Amino acid sequence: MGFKLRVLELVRLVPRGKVTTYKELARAVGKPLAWRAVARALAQNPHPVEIPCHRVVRSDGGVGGYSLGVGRKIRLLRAEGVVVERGRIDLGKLFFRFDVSSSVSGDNRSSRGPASGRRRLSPALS
DNA sequence: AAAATGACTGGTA
DNA sequence: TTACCAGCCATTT
Repeated sequence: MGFKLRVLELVRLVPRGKVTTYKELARAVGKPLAWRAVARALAQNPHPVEIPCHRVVRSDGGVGGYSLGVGRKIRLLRAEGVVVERGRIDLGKLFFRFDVSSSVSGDNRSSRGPASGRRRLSPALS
C-alpha cells in the first residue's frame, strides 16, 4: 500500500465538525516530517467529497487549499459546523488528533502534548 | 538518475 | 500583525 493510500484512509477517520492538519496527518502515517507529501497526496484525492480531505487544514489555522477550490472547501466545512472566520479555524477547539496507538509500525514515541501548543488565532477580534 | 513541484511549517524580519 | 525564506518529502517531470 502506498503512502498516498494510507493518507486517504486516515482522512476518512476525521469526524464531521472537526478538522486535522497536514502535519498531524503526516505523523499519523508514521512520517512526521512528510507534511508536504501529505498535501500532495490529498491533492490527488480521487473522490473529493466522499473522502473528507476538506477537513485537513493548515497548522496555523489557515484553511489551506482544495482541488475543487478553497471556496468550496470552506462551504463544506461550515455545512458541517466548523466555524471559519477571516479564513481561519480555531484549532484549539476543532483540532482532531489521530489515535496513534492503533496504527503504524513501532516508532511512535511521545511527540506532543495534549491540545495545547498549536493555535495561532488572533486574539484581537473587534 | 537528477531536478522540479506543491492543498505545508516554523522561524525570523 | 503580515511577509518572506529555508527546509521537508513522496511524486512527477
